[in-house]
Parts: sequence; structure tokens; C-alpha cells
Amino acid sequence: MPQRRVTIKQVAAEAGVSITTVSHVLNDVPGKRVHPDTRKRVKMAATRLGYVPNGLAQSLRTQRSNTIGLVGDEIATTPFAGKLILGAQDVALSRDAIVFVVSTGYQRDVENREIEELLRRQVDGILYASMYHRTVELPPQLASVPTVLINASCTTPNVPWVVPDEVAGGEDAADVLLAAGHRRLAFINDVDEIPAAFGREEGFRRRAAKAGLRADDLQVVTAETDPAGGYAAARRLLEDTTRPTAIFCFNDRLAMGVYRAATELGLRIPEDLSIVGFDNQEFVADGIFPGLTTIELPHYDMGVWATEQLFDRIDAASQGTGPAPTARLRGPVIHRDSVAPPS
Amino acid sequence: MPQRRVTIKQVAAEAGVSITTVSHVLNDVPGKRVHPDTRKRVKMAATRLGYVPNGLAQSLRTQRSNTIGLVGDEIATTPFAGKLILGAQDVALSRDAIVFVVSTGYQRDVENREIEELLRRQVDGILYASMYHRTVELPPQLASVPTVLINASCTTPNVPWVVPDEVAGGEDAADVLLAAGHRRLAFINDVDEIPAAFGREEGFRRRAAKAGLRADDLQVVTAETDPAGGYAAARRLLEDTTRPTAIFCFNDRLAMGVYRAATELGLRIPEDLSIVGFDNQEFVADGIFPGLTTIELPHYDMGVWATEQLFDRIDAASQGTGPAPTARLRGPVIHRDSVAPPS
DNA sequence: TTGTATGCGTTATCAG
DNA sequence: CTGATAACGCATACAA
Repeated sequence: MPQRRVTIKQVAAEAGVSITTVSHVLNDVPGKRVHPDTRKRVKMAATRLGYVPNGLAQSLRTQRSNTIGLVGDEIATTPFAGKLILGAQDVALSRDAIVFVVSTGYQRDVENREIEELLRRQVDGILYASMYHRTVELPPQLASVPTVLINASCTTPNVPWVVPDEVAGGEDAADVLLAAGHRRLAFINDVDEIPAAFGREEGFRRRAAKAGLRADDLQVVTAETDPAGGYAAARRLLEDTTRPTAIFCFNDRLAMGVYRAATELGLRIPEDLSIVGFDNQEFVADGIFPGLTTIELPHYDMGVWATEQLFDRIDAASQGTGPAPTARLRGPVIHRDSVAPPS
Repeated sequence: MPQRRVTIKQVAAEAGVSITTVSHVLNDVPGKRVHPDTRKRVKMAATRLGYVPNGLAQSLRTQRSNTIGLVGDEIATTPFAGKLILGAQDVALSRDAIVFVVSTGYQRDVENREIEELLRRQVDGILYASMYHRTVELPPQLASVPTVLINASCTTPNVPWVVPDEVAGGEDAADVLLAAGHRRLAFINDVDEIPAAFGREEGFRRRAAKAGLRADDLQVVTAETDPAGGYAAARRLLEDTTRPTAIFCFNDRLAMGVYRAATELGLRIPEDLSIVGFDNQEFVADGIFPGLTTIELPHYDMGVWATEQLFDRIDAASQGTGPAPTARLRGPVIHRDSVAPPS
């Protein structure tokens, strides 16, 4: 605790009024009318003394901490966490709240411990975030406090969640390629059976079909979502006699491997092969050559949406809360230089 | 605030004792001996009711919030922030504390606002972190609360700080190359005049000199620290008649450009050109081909060191605090496949 | 060994 | 318009 801070009592003394009055003017209590002169006196005294209200005492009294918790599964290894946190923080700050950030490392026991610690500090609500889109089971302790999920859905009724619109992402990727004139496409999907894999494939296929592509004009293969996986898959795809003229990659890391495969095979990007990625991991998408056209994941926006929802539910906690809203947010496509008409 | 929580008073009623006794047993107060039976009764009552102490009330009473703030300049755009936060969180949690994370976006006004918000909530101390090694001027408001700097130094007396050991990093990079047998080296340094640039160059030069390299066996050039900058610098370096057989890059992003330049010039890595990076940005160092040997920045460790220092100072706040310790932490070299003996 | 009473810094209720 | 005073939930000096 910082060294002895100045309290409302001292301000009252300095201004020659009661603490009640100080509280009134400093909080601008609606019904209370206080003489302009005393009001000014109080304010001056407060600034002169450098008064800062003790938030702990306020919270104890008002039963509201203006504090929320953000529990994430991993915060260190992905670049997404930062944007998500920032989104949450930006709206929190706009409501004079701040956010506790904790990372569980996928360990149930530390998760429990951390949630306990948050609850104990009377957080007004909790953001429960996943670093990759999935469905989760909500820790039971969260039942007692307003909660909203980020980048994850769950079956627990009445808890709001927000996830990326994977289908739209797949559609957008297809559109970019189709618009450039490609008619022989491939999609290197994640081997894992996760929402992102299903959704993106669905959207991609849908658009391809709509554009009149025949079944064998669209190959879908799976791979590990790292450069090695992308490389292997791309080698297979590109050595084929009727190779695709464009590849949509499940993510940017995988796309790095595709770049390498293309280079080794003497295929120029984008002249001989167009590529679209997913994630917009800045340092990779922007760092490889040529720059990778990709679909961005709306992490910041999800953070914002979720936090707004959270505050809505906190504020509405007194009244009955309605059914939980959910959202699928579309990420923008980031155009760089990896897409061109087929030659 | 979560719905009406159970208080110590209810536990007392349930157990048929006074709140004092409850407090005593739940906190294991040293001097107080309480009958084993009542002790058991109280504990049972507590768990039966699902009692969780109200941290706000505790803090108000004990004048200690078990809460620290981490203010960083940018949390969203760099992958380093996560590790730093994690380091801080890990030690905080081991002391039953949790951490508020705020990001300022380099804007003084939001920084002030956020610090105010932290102080108002009575954080026990503040971690002030920079995302790149630099010297900062400490916001004056932080004078009133224990503070330690991460990845930054300052001239304010008596505030501890921790930064990467840049000189050691430069030395390590040189050692890796020298050990592989290289005798014609280049260092593409940051154009910006920052501690990292000075330190790494100093270390690199020192080792080179020690190994007996002549002045013109070691070229040092500067560039923007992105792929484009690295590319341009490398082109110049490598088109020279007496090109270096190994290049040390100020960071991994820049190294990406060097990779491209080498590829364009038909130089194989590592056979024709060895490369060492800096930062160990996972997705790039591990994603490019061949994997980049690089020096890791000790973000997690800095987070840990700083947080431990912070708690030390918080605990010692009652007594006089000694002079502020400072540290330069060495990051490990991560060996991958971009270094080989010169051919 | 256990209980009573006070205060941590605020807000809010009620009289003046 | 202003001021006592009682909570908020807990820890603790002191009394029993």
C-alpha cells in the first residue's frame, strides 16, 4: 500500500466542512444541492491536498469494484492475446474500470486458483478467453459472477460468447481468389477437427461451388498448421500435373511452408501461384516476400464486444438478465502481394 | 459484484462462535490458541457455506491489497509482452497477489489516467515496462509507490530496473560465428541510437577483436529493423567482392530480409552464408527456412526478477529500503540451422 | 480459550 | 444546504 494517503477526512478538515459534504461535491450526487462557494472550497482543498479516493473503501461500500478479470489459457505464446487484452482494456477504461489478467497455461488447477483469487477480490465480472476458437466447458465457480466468453463458445445456457466468423472468412478467401480469376483452387486445412477448420472449409467450398467450380477444381487437403506442414502439403499439391493456381492456407504459419515449396519448385508468387493466408500475424504475413494477403482474426473486436456485453450484464444484474447474446465477428481481408491473376 | 456472498458473520453464526474466532482460525493467527474442536467446527462451517473472504475488506483493514499494476507502453503489437506479463504473474500468484495490466500506447495522457486508476485501487506496487530496451523518465506519480522498471532504465535514484545484457548478446552472437570458423563477419545494426544497438555492437566487436579479426574483416552497417531494411543492407553487403561469410542481424525480422537477399543471390544458408538473429521471435525464427539461430531476449526472466524485487521492496517498505538493485540479464542463444562453417 | 468493540475510508440515510 | 452516524466485511487490541 502506498504511504499514508490523504483521506476524505483530511479534505473535510482542510475545507472546514463535514466529510458528507466532501463526498457530495466530489461525487456530484444528483439530488444534493450544495452551495457553489463551499463546493469550490472543497474542490480546492481536494486538489491542494492531492486527494485520491480510496477505491477499496468505495468498492466495499458500493458493492462494486469496477474491476474485471480476464482469464486466458495462454497469454505468452500467441500474439493474439495482446490485442484481445487491449480491446478489453479499452472499453474497461472507458467505464473507469481496469482488468486483472491471468493466464492458466491450460492447467485446470491453476485456473481454479486464479479464478478464486479474482472472485475473492470481488471482480464485477469475468472474461473467459481462449487463444484459439473452440468450445469450452465453463468452470463451475463462474456461475456466480457475470461471465462472457471470448473466442470460445459453450453450452452453458445464458452466457454470452463471441467467436470469429469462420465461414465468412472462408468465403472471403475464396472471393479474393475467384475475383482474381482463379479456377483451380486448393485449400490446405488444419488436420484438427476444430470449428475454424469446419467453418473455413464450408465458406470456401460454398463460394467455389457458387462460382461454378467443378468438384475436382477444388482440392482440400489437411496438414499440421506449421511451416513444415504447409511445406509438405504444398509439395504434394504443386508437383501434381494439374496443380492449382491458387492456394488458401489455414493460417499464415502454414503459408510460410507453402512459400518455401513454391520457391523450391521454381514457382513465382504471385505470378505462378497465388496464396491467401489466415490470421494476419503481422511479423510473418508482412515479413515474408511477397507480402501475404490474408484474413485477419478479429481479436481486438472480440475483446471489445465481449467487454461491452460484460458491463451490460453487470449493470443489468439487478434486473433479470435476458437471454445471452452471441456473435460471430468477421475479420477484414488484408490485401498484400501474394494474389494475382493466373498466368 | 457477485451476488450476495457469505460473510464471516454468517460463518460465525453457523459455527456458533464469534467472528473473532472465525477470523483467528481462518487466518491461523500465530499467537492465538483456539480449541481444536471449535477450530474444526469453524472450518466445517466455512466450507459448508462456501465462504470466500472479501479481499476488499481485508485490504482496507490491513492496508495491503496484494495487488500490483503492470503498465506497459504497448501490449498488443509485440509478442514480448505476453512473456513479460507471464513472468510477473507467476511470481505474483506465488505470493497470493494478482496483477492489473494496462497498456498506454505511448500516450502520456492515457498513461497518467491508468496510473491514477491503479493508485486509486491501492496497488501495492507498480511494474513499469517498456517493450524495447530504452531509458525512460518515470511518471512523477510513481514516486509515492514502490516501482520497478522492466526493459528500461532510468535516472531516478532508488528505483530498481532490469534490462537485457546487450553486450553479452553481442558477444554470444560473435562466439557462435567465430566458433564455426568464420573470419569475415558483418553486423547489420539498428539505425536508431538505442542501448540495444550500442551494446550489441560493443559485444560483437569486442569478441571479434579478441579473436584477432582485422578491422576490415568486420563490417558494421545499419538498417531499418524490418525485412526491407535487412534486405537492402544484405544486398549491399553480399554483392561486394569480398562478401562476409556470416552476418549477425540486429533482430529476427531484419534477418528475414537477409534470407531473401541471400536466396536471390543464389547463396545457400548456411552453406554459403551463416546468419545469427536476435529476439527469437518464435514464429519467424522457427518458421523461416532454415531455422534461424538467434539470441533470445529474457522477457520472462525480466518479469520474474522485477516482480520479486517489487515484492521485496513492498515488504521492506516499513523499514528503510536500501539502494536500488539493477540487473542485466543474459538471454540464451537458440541454436537452429542457420550457422555452419564457411565453405 | 473466546468475545466485544473499534476502525480501515467511503457512501448513504436521515436529521437539522 | 449541511452534518452526524450507520453500514460495507474484516482484523485486532483488549477484556472476560
